[in-house]
Order: sequence, then C-alpha cells, then structure tokens
Amino acid sequence: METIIKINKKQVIIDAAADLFKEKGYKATSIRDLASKVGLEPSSIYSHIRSKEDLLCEICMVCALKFSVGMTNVMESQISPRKKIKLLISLHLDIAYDNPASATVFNDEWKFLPELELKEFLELRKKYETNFKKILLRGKKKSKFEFINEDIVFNVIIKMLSWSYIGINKYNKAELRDELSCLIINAIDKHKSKS
Amino acid sequence: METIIKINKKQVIIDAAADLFKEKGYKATSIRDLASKVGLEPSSIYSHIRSKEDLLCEICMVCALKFSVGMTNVMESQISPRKKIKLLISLHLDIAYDNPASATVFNDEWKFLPELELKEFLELRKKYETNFKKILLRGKKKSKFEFINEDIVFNVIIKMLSWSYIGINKYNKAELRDELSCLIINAIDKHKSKS
DNA sequence: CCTACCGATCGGTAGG
DNA sequence: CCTACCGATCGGTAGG
Repeated sequence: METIIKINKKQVIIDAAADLFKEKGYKATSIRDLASKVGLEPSSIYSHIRSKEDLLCEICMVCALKFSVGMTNVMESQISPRKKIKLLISLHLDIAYDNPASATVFNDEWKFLPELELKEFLELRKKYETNFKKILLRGKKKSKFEFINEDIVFNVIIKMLSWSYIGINKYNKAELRDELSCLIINAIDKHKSKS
Repeated sequence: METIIKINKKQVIIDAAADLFKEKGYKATSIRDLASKVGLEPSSIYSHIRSKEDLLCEICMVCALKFSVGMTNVMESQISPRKKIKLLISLHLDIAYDNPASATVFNDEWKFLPELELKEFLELRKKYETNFKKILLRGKKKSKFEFINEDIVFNVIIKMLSWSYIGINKYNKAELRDELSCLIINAIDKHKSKS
C-alpha cells in the first residue's frame, strides 16, 4: 500500500514536471516551481526523485521506448510501404494523444539529457530513422513513392507529425490523422500531377 | 569611426549570442558563456547591450520583420496561389540561409521574449498566418488546392519549412528548395491519385 | 573595457 | 515530508 502510494506520487511529480517542461522549458523550470505545483516543499521532491535530470530522462525515455516498440511492430508486419507509413502516422498520433506534455518534452527538450541518456536517445532515434528511410526507399523502388532525397523526406515528415503535439488541443485524433495521412501520402505518392 | 567599431562589435555579440542560443538554448546560455566566446569580461558585454533579453529581442525581431516584408511582397504580386506558395517557400529558405543561427533561435526560443516583445511577435505571426491561409483558401476556391482544414495545412507546411534550419548544413539552397517545393505542392495540389 | 561585487535564485543535502 | 541551509551560478551594477 505504501509502495503504491509512493509510485503514484512519483508519477504525479513526473506528470507535473512534463507539464512545466513543456510550458516553460526544462532549463527555465525550477524544482521550486515543481514543488509548488504538486503541493510539497522543494526538498521533499527529492524523497521521490534523485535529480531534476532524472525527471527529464524518465519523460524522454518512456516516449523513445514507445516509438521503438511501435516501429518494431510496423517493420515486422507484411504490408505495403504505403500502409506502413500510415501506421507510423497513427503511431505518432497515439503517442501524442496518450501524453501530450511528454511528447512535447520528448520533442523539444531532449538536448538537455545528461551524457549517457543523450547517447542512448540518439541511438534509438538513429534506429528509428534508418527503419523509416528503409520503408521510403522500398516504396520508391516499387515505384509507389516519388521523391529525390529520402533524408529530406524523412525529416520533413517527422516535422509534420511533430505538429500534432500542438494540434491536439484543437482536433480529435481521427480528424488529425485523416488530414495528416492525406497530406503526407500525397506529398510522396506517385501518380499525381507535376508541380 | 568609433561608432562604426561599436556597431560592429555589437553585431559580433549578437551573432555570437545567436550561435549560443541555438546550441544551448536561451535559458541555458549565460552572459559569461557569451563573454568568453567574444573574448570579453562578462561585465563588458553590458557596454554594448542593455540585457540578455535585449539580445533575444534583436535576434527574433529582425527575423520576424524579414518574414513580414516578404509576405507583404508576395501578397501584392498578381500571381496564382501556387506561385505564391512557392515564393513563400523561397522566402523561408532565403531567411534560413541568410542567418541559420538567428532563424533557429527565432523558431525555437521566441517563447522567452519579454512580455511586450512577445505580444508584438505574436501579432506579426498572426498576420503572417492569416495571409498564408488566405492564399491556401484562394487556391482551394479556384479548385487548384485540395485539403479539408486550412489551419492544419498551414501549420504543417510551416513545420516542414522549419526543418530547413537544420538541413542547411547538408544541402544547398536550390536542392532543398526543389525537394520542399515538390513535397509541399504535391501535398496540397489537386489532380493526384487518392490515398 | 576592467576589477570587484551585489542580491537572487539555482539544484541539492543534512538531519530529524 | 519538513526546516534549515549549502556552495555555485545567475544577470546585472558601481566605479574607474
């Protein structure tokens, strides 16, 4: 029972931290801000966490893991490149809607991760990028997609999807998914009028 | 002569600040970092600027003004919505390539602007957004563009273009402009295969 | 443009 | 989980 309370309290602190990091940025958020938000004295925060950096690690790594697992599932399925891209769009939206604040922090504040976790983060991101590009190139080879540079296309799509962290407040998931799917697939699909 | 030296030195400080704000973030950059970068003692910085906030204002507002002027030129020209969008893509790339560090700071650190400048910044952004959406809706009305929600489309295009601040290191302007133009125009153009 | 220094705030610890 | 407190660092000023 005591343990459960402690775990919950820790999660409350992490969630409050995600909100503050999103709103003010990691560096501009103080432990005192966080303490006042969860109704504790600043020093009491350290009964639940080891450091401010740990909070950022927890938030970013949970998100990174979701993306890793999601990508693995997509890569293992036997479907067309186009359907894989659509699944990845859904993956981004699922993660964003599951915890909008965390997703935003993951997206904007990862550069403040401590050395070890930063390295791990960048490795996970690199793997994700490699797999994403494989799908793009597979679609290009099968003459389903059309583009010149897969690096540019990958980065641009990721940026488009990262807007969903903001769009969450205005649109429901299905609405956003449909419009984003249309825009992204149209951007890279073959058989369209030339610009 | 003295004045010219002073102006140049101020610009050196502003440019160094843009580099640091881009690399470490505004809040994580100290006046001591900046001073050591330009080879001065921390207090000597204040012979050239009034405050750290002023540096951010200068950087962000110069960029904001470039976008405002660029948009005004586009809106005054008598060309098709599609050509206007292409001009705006070029505008983003011109600004990004003109000063990559400033463009990045403008994009990522504006939320740390002091109250008055933040208000001004948001007003300029709102005007830009309104004009951009007008072009999108005009193209939709003329059955040139196809999309459901112009707010989503606007935000997604802006995000795509903001990637150019990173892509600068890897690609030249023409290369990036061509690929981005293709992707963006294809995303919204009519007469393409359905996804 | 420097030396010297200010009050405020930071992340975090000691001890209970 | 609190009170009390630490050393470090912050943006910025005084005075020359």
